[in-house]
Amino acid sequence: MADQLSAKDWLDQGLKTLAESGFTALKAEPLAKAMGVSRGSFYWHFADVGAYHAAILKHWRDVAAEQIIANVEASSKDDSPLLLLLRRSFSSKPALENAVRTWATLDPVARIAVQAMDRRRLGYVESLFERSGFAPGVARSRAQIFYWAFLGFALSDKPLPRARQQAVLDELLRMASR
Amino acid sequence: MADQLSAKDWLDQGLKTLAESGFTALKAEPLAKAMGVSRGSFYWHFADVGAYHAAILKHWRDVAAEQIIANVEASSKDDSPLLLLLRRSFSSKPALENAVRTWATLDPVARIAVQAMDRRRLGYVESLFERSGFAPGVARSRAQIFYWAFLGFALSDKPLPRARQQAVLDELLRMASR
DNA sequence: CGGTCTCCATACAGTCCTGTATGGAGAGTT
DNA sequence: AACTCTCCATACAGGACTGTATGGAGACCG
Repeated sequence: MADQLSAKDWLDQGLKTLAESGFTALKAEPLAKAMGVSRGSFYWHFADVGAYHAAILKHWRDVAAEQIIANVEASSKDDSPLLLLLRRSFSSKPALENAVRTWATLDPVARIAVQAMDRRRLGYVESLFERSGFAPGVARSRAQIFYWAFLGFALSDKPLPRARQQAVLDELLRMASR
Repeated sequence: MADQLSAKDWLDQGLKTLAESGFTALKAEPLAKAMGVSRGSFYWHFADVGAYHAAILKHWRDVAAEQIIANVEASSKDDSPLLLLLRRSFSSKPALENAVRTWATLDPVARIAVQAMDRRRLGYVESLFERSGFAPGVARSRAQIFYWAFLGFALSDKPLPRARQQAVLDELLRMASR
């Protein structure tokens, strides 16, 4: 019974594969081989690969937005939530983010999921800038710039050396404080 | 004789296809169909698709770096080159940039080309910040932040409304001036 | 005008993937 | 114990693409 798979098992494996090998690896046959079963299992849990892709995006959409926000809000008693979010965002490993956004440039379904994610995050960052005392117009522009910078960071396939990453982060925090 | 194709014709079509449909469309058979010839032509000009991909990346690498820099340097008599570059960068249509970087997340050969491009551009932006009077360390960090922001802008599949794009650009220019 | 060189068409074998149809093994139910 | 339901294996047909082999049409050269 423990050797039986659920739809969630396929989704977990999907996110893992997505982060490691990109969306091009999200195919029934290679996934089945990686999980040690046949495609019979895949086509029992999902109607086709399209349905599987939609399910994966839904899963990502559910966790990747609220995860960050809830985490920041919860532990922002002793620090500015904006600075906290910046530190977290520019310290995370962006493999999954990278993979999903790459996917979105080629697949309309993924694109919709990413756009919804962008709206959610951008709105949150904007609210943080306003909370920090910036005027609404400035808050909006700065939120956009900082979110773009995060995307650039996340989508740069080559990570920076630790010292330089730290220097850039310091400069970012300085720019967010005035 | 005019109906005969050269390798450059295949490369031009490749860049066009890349910007429009992404790297997944960079295949011999669909390209041949789009050009109204058979794959016989393709395999005469290129050993295989790998060689074709390498040739396209080389082409992109040659034009997309020097194009911007030379352009900025040439027409920066009456304005700060840094501000000029910012205006140009955040006003361009990023379709090709987007496609190549998407490609690079999944293909090692494309990744190398993108990394070389990043070094070239980042070094140039850094030099512009230094020319503007920023201290070397600050120049480096700001160059990184601004380049990241450009990448975020370029890789956002949804363009901003004109008014908001202008507001963000103004804010960027302000942040680059002090 | 025959020969050669360039460029392309066609045909073939082979790979990897999809989706479906069908049947089988195992656990739970009555 | 028979029945059913869940989950998976296997087999089949088909599509899209690759790479190669071979031949043909047209330009160019002697």
